[in-house]
Amino acid sequence: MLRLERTEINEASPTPLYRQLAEAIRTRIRLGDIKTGDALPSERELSDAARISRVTVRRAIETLLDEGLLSRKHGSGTYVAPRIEQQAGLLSGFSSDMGNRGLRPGSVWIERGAGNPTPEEAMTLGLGIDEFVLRFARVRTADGEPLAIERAVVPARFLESPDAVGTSLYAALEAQGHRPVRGLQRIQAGLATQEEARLLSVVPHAAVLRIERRSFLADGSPIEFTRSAYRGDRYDFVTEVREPRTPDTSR
Amino acid sequence: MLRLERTEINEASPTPLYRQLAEAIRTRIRLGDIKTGDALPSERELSDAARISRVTVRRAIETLLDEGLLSRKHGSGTYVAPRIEQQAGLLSGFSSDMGNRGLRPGSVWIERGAGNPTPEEAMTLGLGIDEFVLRFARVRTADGEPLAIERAVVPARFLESPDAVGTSLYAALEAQGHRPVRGLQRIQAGLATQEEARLLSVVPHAAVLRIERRSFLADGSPIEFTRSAYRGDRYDFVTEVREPRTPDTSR
DNA sequence: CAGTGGTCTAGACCACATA
DNA sequence: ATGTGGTCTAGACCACTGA
Repeated sequence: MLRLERTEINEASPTPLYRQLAEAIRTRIRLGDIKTGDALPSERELSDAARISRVTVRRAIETLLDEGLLSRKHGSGTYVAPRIEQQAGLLSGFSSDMGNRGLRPGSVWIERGAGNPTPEEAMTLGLGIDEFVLRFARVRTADGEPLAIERAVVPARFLESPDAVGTSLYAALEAQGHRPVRGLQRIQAGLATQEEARLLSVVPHAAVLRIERRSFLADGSPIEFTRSAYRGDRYDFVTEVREPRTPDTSR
Repeated sequence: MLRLERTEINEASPTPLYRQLAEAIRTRIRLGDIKTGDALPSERELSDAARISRVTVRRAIETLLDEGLLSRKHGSGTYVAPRIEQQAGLLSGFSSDMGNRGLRPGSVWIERGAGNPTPEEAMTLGLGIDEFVLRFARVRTADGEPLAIERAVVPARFLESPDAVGTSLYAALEAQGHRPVRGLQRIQAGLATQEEARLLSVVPHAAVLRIERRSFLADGSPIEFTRSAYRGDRYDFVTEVREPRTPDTSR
């Protein structure tokens, strides 16, 4: 049985109680103190043991439900859900994507500069045609092998200069306080053009995965428009999907 | 200014207040009463006007944050987020996917029957090799044109018989009370084999999008393993991605 | 039936934004 | 300084599950 004492909770910490509690439970699950299929102590028990109000306990549990670590059954209990490997469907740039796959990211620059947006870019990024954009085109490599061609466009006002981008565009954006929080991706299958084949070291007409991404800041403003072509033989895209309706029975 | 009166809330309804309130706000946004970028009335104002506690008001707002309809700024206010077209990243079967795209779904059966799982299927679906599975293989059509080849495997215990599946596998599963709530998809680009080319009416070596999906019930049990091959020239896969970290500043 | 999660309240205090 | 969202509490009642 999981025993959670008040001692695990740091009253003075600036971290909210519900997050500390969520983290404590997450840790117990990771360590195997409570295993897949086991029931968590009831909300009231947790509340008593940790001396935290039940509302706050529920909030912690809801965090873990969102993460897919727990599942609740009305009238029955809260259970540790079977592991669904990694978290997918998360917004990440090429660099952290490769990191998750255990590959070393790299890049070879094709183009880096500023200019006026094309009408399509202006539309996608919600820009006037007089606002500048920065362009970044690279061959992205994994462990030194070419894996993708990536062409990114970012409104100029979000970055000091094109040179602010080292290996990771996302890192550069975040450094300036512009962190994308959501994105919309369109994925297609296609055949490599002559030029793509050359850059990716594949034969012409090899299969490529084309990914188009628009990402947005928390307030909804578009911050990035990227088109990529990945080698079909070396890359797959993993995504997690959730239930469509909004029964919202979970909270 | 948005005016929300208590009259919009039906005290007697079995629908929870927070959902009624969320629906009311959703409607106001859809009707254009409050437009993109506008601030919502403060939580306290909404609470007073609707005579609903602030906690409950927050809960309604959180629902809409999850849907991407609103964004919150600490110390400032809650705003209507710019529209990000449709909801993507949702779990849906072929039939409803086509419905969303305004196409008429159809199918031509290739195989329908029961059998023992392959080792791979047993592993993926968490089955013993003595448990039966049902198999459904179809050419899926959109407005009568072949669009994809879909091969689904479902543990036999979730369906009365293979014939329970008409056009929609998901509809059949749901009819038996087994609704998948999350799925994991793997997407790859490839070239059509001879047989695929024939079934899809494309030339051999045309680009195809291969999608592998495992989906799960609320309690985490695997319920479906499906492999599909979509025509690359007629289909794109759209998905929404969210921020990776868990700042969870939204709730 | 007892025990569990689901919903709701009124009120408090803190942290941040804006002027 | 005021107003906004962010966190937290104690307690209540309902709805569902399972012995």
